Amino acid sequence: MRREPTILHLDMDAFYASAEQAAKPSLRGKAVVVGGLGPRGVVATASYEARRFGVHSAMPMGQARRLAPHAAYLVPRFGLYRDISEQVMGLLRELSPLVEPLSLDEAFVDLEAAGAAWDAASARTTGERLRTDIKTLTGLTGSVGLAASKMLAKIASEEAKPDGLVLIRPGTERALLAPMPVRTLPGVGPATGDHLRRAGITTVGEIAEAGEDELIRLLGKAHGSALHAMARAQDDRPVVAERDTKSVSVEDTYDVDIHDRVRVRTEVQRLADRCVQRLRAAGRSGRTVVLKVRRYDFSTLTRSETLRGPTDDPSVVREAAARLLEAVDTTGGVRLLGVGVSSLADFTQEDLFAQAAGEHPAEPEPEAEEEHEEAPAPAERRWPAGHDVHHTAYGPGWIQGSGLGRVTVRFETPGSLPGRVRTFRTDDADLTLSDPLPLVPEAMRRPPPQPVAEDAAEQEDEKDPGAIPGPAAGPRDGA
DNA sequence: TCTGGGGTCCTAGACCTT
DNA sequence: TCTGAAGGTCTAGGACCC
Repeated sequence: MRREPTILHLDMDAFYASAEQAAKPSLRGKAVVVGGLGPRGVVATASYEARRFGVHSAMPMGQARRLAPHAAYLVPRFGLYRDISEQVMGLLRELSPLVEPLSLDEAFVDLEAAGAAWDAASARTTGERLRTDIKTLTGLTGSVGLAASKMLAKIASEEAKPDGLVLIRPGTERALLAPMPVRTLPGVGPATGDHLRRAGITTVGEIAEAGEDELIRLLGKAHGSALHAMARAQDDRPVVAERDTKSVSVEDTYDVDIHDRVRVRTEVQRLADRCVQRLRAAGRSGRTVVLKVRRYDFSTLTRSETLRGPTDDPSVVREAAARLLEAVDTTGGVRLLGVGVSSLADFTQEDLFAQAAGEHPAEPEPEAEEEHEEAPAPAERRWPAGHDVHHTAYGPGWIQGSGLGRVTVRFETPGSLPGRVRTFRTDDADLTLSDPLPLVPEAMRRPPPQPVAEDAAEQEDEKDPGAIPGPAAGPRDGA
């Protein structure tokens, strides 16, 4: 492990919910919950105001509504989050070529790779400047962790939340980790946590004391030795900029269990088509087709078939998925179906034949994509809560809710004061769905300020790891 | 109103080949 | 020719992460 704390972990604070609050002035300071609004939806992100009611990520939406009945409930707008994410990732790439995005709202950066930082003082200065730049560019806040390894940088950013920066100085790691609960370590979820607890191990320090052999006996070779190393603050994993995708999949949970076998077959075909569309969009092909079925009782099973060569042909994937389905008993009903492709390649079997024959590979037929594109019927106009709309008379706004032939719109924009609410008929021709507006107008994205001072080293210890309070067990953040 | 969607990694058994 | 060990691949499931 390196000596200096030059690995940076950025975690945007309650990302989806914060983006919605930034976009909708009337929601600022209010409880906001983003997630699936169907009968089987779960919370993707809750604003800090909503968390005070006990709402957290992965909680069933129904439970969230009971805990926070007056919160705003919105469906995710991934297009908006992706745009913001790209802006933030752009700032990170200005710091270093070694940026490893983990999701839309999280990334590791190796600050040493391009000389953005070389010691604790320069790392802290860089981290603070990054936070300022993110705020200027997007209007949102992010928390920064700095340490000598990825694991510790991530723990540091968790400690820094919300809207803070924590630097873990080399030499203090083990003492810092020792009292923390085992769940602090990456890779320890509910099952492993229980397993360890039954063995009398509840803190990271106790993992370190237990010894590697005991951990391997409890958890198996890979997990046991990895965990033992992490508990001793040993983590040599490099920041990896390019991660190769290993699989592509799509799945749907149905509002009501499907009992009809014919309908199950149809859904599997649709999912296979969608999966191939994604596969093709990524310019990939795959050799193993996987069918996933979650039954009425939440038991989940997967069936897979490995083909003779990689394919991106929708009919091949459809047929394989159909064969796999034949081996699955769906009596009793299914709540989720999924189709995936793994063992990915950049070519298909047809490409290989073409190469062997000295030909150019055939272009994929575009009709495969178009064939299954569904244009919504005019009568089915949908008004998802939280989405942006435009009214010819009242201008831009967002959907506060809809039902019973009515849609309620609040007319406000990211830069405006909280706006007024008006209700329209759902078939009102003057009202249309629109693209999200930028959270910060172009003109207000000032050039980032330069580093404050060279004497940053003097403040280096203002929030050092010794000051970190108690165990880290806060609610999961972001998406 | 219990439990989404899209991933990664690991383990273990069955089976096949060397 | 038979047998066993070792290793690779396929398959299924579990755990975890955001």
